[in-house]
Amino acid sequence: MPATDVKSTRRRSHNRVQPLLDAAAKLFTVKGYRETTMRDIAAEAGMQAGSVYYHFKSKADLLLAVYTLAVDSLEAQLESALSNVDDPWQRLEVAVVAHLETILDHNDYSSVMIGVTPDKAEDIRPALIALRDRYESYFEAIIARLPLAKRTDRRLLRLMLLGALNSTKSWYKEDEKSARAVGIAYVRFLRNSIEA
Amino acid sequence: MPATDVKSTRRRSHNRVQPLLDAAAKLFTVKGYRETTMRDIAAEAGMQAGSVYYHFKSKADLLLAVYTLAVDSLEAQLESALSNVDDPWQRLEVAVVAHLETILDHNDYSSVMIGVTPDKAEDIRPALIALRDRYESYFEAIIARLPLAKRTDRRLLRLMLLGALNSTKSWYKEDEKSARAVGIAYVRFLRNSIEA
DNA sequence: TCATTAACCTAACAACTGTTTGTTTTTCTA
DNA sequence: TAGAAAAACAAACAGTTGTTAGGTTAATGA
Repeated sequence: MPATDVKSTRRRSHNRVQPLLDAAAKLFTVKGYRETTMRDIAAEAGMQAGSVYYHFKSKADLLLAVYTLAVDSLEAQLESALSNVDDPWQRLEVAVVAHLETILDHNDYSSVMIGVTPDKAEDIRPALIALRDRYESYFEAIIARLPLAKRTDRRLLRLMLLGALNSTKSWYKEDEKSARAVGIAYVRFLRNSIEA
Repeated sequence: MPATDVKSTRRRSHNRVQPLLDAAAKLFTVKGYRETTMRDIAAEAGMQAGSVYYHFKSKADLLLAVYTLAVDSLEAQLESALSNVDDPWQRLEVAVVAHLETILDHNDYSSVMIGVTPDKAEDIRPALIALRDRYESYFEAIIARLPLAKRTDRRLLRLMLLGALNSTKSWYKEDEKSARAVGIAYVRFLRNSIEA
């Protein structure tokens, strides 16, 4: 039983782990963690429910694997987008847009982090929280560099922004307004006074 | 079988409907809809699982009842807080604070609307969405009256604000900062330029 | 070539789920 | 106080769940 041993590309064994992760990510995102069954996931990957346990030792373990890839993906998008951007406010805008485009348009693994809250799987809750925190620290760093009015509670600003960003998933329709446009508008709402 | 007939206060029947609603509201909020069982709810209300079906015809029906009371509660808080407040910006602040205080401090039914998304119960999904929309229209009206810079997307502003507000549930700790303080800060972030 | 083993399948398990049924207890009213 | 209606119970049903156990296949490597 290799279980989560990802090194198993040694034997170029018909890589059915990837399809499994894809299926899980997709279903966890659109149906939710609790309402997705192992049989659903297995079927989506073209196999039997029991076979999943050859690759992952539990449903929670599968979620953790997907969640980790989700954060990796988000981080990669963020770091790539932020390279060569120096201006603090522009860095925020770039980060916000990258975040939104990742979770709204390229709806790959990344959306799992938004849709599935850590307490859905009690066993791995701490691990999931740690992953989420790791990602959010990027925004913490970006906001730390913003030239803000004294007494501005930067932690509160980050919580407000991330809360707003992650809730877009519930109403966003691709045809109305681009993810980029939403991101730019959000940053503008904060930066400039919206008052007439 | 009176089921959802709430008029059943005619016969002053030992009102066990209220304890049931209380139990459901509490458990739906802290554990989630799917992860709360009818046996959990019944036990919390001091009765047997089967007995719940004398009062509510299904689990979804029970959620709908709680959800309705939740929106009623939120609306009542809002209307009460908004009476005698005329200034548009002050109305927004009052509404935001009322909303936060209701869902964060008086954690009664109201938090159900935040924690349980409509698609957890497929049967009553449209009804739940209608209730949520009814409540959000209050904010729509308030934002409509704000003197904003031309070209400001008021719908986007409302979505951003409500997204931010409802996400506070996941990180708020009573001992750190009051719900009121959070609300005031959020409105200030939007109204004034936070830039130095 | 042949034993090994990774990868999968089938079938079942034990627990839990929302819900139903028939019966009993409680409460109100006539 | 007797009887009817309301409210609750105990027990089961039928389906689903995550998970396990044991058997089968096909690729690998010596």
